[in-house]
Amino acid sequence: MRSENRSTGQGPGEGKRRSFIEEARRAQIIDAAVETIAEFGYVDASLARIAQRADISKGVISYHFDGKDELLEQVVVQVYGAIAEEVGPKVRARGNGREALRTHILEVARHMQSHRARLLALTAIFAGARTRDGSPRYGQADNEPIYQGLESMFRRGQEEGEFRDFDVRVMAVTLQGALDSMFSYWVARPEYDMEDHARELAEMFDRATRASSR
Amino acid sequence: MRSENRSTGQGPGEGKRRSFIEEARRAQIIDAAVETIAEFGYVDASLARIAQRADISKGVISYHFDGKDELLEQVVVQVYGAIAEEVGPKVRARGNGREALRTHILEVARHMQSHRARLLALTAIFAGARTRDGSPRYGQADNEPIYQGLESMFRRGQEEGEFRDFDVRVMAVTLQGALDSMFSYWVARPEYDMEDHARELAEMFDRATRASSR
Amino acid sequence: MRSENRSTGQGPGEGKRRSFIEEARRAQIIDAAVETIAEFGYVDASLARIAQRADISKGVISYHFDGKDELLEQVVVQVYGAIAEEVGPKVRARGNGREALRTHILEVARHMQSHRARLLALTAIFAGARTRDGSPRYGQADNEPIYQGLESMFRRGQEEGEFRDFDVRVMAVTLQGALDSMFSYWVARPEYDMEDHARELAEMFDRATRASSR
Amino acid sequence: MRSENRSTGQGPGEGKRRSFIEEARRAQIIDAAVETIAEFGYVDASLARIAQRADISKGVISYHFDGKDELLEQVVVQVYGAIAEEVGPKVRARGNGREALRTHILEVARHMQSHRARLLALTAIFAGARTRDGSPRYGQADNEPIYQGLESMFRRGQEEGEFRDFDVRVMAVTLQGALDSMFSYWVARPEYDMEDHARELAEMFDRATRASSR
DNA sequence: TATGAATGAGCATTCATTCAT
DNA sequence: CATGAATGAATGCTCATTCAT
Repeated sequence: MRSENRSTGQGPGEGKRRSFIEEARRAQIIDAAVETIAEFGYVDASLARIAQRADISKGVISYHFDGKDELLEQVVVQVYGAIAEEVGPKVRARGNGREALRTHILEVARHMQSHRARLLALTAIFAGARTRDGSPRYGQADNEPIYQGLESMFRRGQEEGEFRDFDVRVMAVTLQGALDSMFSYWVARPEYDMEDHARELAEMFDRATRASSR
Repeated sequence: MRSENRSTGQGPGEGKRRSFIEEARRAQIIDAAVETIAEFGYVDASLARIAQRADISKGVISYHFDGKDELLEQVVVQVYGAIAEEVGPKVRARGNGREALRTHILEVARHMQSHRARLLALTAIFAGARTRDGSPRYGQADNEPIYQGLESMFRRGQEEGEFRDFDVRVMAVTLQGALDSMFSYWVARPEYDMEDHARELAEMFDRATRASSR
Repeated sequence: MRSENRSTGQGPGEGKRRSFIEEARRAQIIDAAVETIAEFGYVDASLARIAQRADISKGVISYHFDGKDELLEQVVVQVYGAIAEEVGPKVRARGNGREALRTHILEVARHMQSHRARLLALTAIFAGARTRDGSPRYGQADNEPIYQGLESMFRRGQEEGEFRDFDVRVMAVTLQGALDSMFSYWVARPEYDMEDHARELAEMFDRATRASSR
Repeated sequence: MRSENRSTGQGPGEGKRRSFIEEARRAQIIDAAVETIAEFGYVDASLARIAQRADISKGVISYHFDGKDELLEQVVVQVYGAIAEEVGPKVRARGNGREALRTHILEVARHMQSHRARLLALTAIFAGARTRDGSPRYGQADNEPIYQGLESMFRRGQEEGEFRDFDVRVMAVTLQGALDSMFSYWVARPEYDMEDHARELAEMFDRATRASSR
């Protein structure tokens, strides 16, 4: 997405290989950014606040990242990466069909529970980040990989007769929306039992997708 | 939610009776705010830009509204009001149960289609607005009326045996999430057929909610 | 040179008609900029310092000017305008030839003496201002009107036989350079007698230009 | 001019004897500085950019030079030295009087042509560099040696009756200004024939200086 | 010798808000 | 009622310099 090399910057370039300590700093800053955005939202997550939370000077962020945009992009990359890495394999292990669908829902819920701040930051960035001309910087396009993963799951279930014949794209979008709304609801109510919610969701989507019995 | 009284003595207070021209100005400004937020997002919808779109001076906004916060609150109120006024009656006219659910989905989709900017502004404000201390200014709490309307619809359907015995809160949250994701998906793809999507959604939720056929 | 309208700015647009008090403020700021640049040079003439000298807040400058670039451009315009307005007519009054040349030199010197800061600022801006890509923002191109004025003076003198047959462009560039170096020399030595210098210069250029006497 | 000793104990001091490799590094850095300043101007010739052009790390510059100020001073010294070394002897070889003047003009032009970047850097530094208190770091004082050289040339010509009786200081300042303006004019127009210009200049100054013919 | 890392001051600019007219 | 003018805080960013390794 970003492509130009830094014209004058002092820090290491973007594609450059990075030292261990460089990577550690970047990770630390990304973490601080995640927490700050999760707590204060996109608008108020200034470099000053992020630096303060990381207990470093503002300049360090500029040194290690090309700018605020690159930092936020790395946050997005990191969060997406983590979820793909954690949830993906478990779902694929289930084979396809009804069990995979149920596993996806429950595992995503579990992931949300253990990475609350990350996902909060992700949604904040998605909602808030804009390009220079005012249009959203991130958007549905970035969900495409998720949708395609879900679709292939649905499609196989349909081919094997477990699932009825529905529009897989609509189902994917809907499932993602259902999970998002579950997360938002839980975030606002820390005592809420998200696992219970996820189990209800699994039942719902099972009914919504399965082939008409006998 | 807002509590402080206006700090300066100028302009009409909040609960004050308002002249006709005063109301017209407020409506004009609210409209400009809606369009600006829809186009540029929460962060970049500065009073300057809103005033520019309304073709008035920035000071006018401060005169008619207690501040940016009140303006945004009025946007929220207006958007919520419009949807309740337009969709609510049609749904209630359907009686309850399966027909009402289907109607709700299709009518919300229709409303989204004809009020794209308003809903865009609403989601932007929800995602972006924060209180002084950093916590979200709006949130799930504001969805409560919607949830309760859906719940009562679901509960009656259950009592009358049309719907199976599911958790009505989870179903309400999920339905809302499904509609939101549909809207977002359509917003990013102007050529997308949202009505088709809505019909698929209706079918899905029908299956997810109806009493097990025998 | 600048053409885009301010995208969001709060102040009056560039081509707009300006109120009296608006013009007064602009003039005041331009004056402060001139003095600041004359004293501190291009680099250190920050908006903060300029505002401080004008005894206003930094924001006022941004309000009245589109940005630092526009402010500096106005400085250039103003300084060039003043010199053209003051010196031009006096020279033209002399008819052409030897008298005009002498008058030009003496009048420019007089002008330099009474507008030291302005000319200092002008040279600083010329030397320091760069475009985004690093190339000079102002340059010889901006001297073109001056050169052409001198050239037409020389050319008429040649036609009338007062001046010998020299390259008018070289003579124009040289005369301008001679005046510039006189100014710089004087600036560094406040007690230096610039009028004397100017008279010597007039003698020199008279000899350098006049038709060989016989 | 510089007086403070280096603040930290690292790196070689200013008057210290320097190893061969140390000198090589300094020369390399000075060259990079010259090119960078010539291209980007004084303001934008940051240490980062200079280091980048020299393909070394920024720290190296700080190691070999006491700070940016010393680096720029060395640039000035080097450029001045080169011109004195190259032009001076040729002029002196001419004896004095009219031939020496002509030779000076033509040789300076030749030198400018082959050291465009150096002279560009020099003028940029002269115009841009300031001391802590805002006053110019370099100035007319630094031209003093040049003026004195020219003056002694003129004076001898006067004594021998070749030159008329003019103010030698004014003539020196004017000649230097004429050469500077020639350079600037050429810099902005790469295709311009500077040698031609120089020949015209020689003719002009010959006429301006020579004793009235019989 | 050389480097990468870090700092903190300073920069131009944008913003919501206030206020006299 | 409406405006234009002004404010001062905050933002992202660049820079010369320092310093441990």
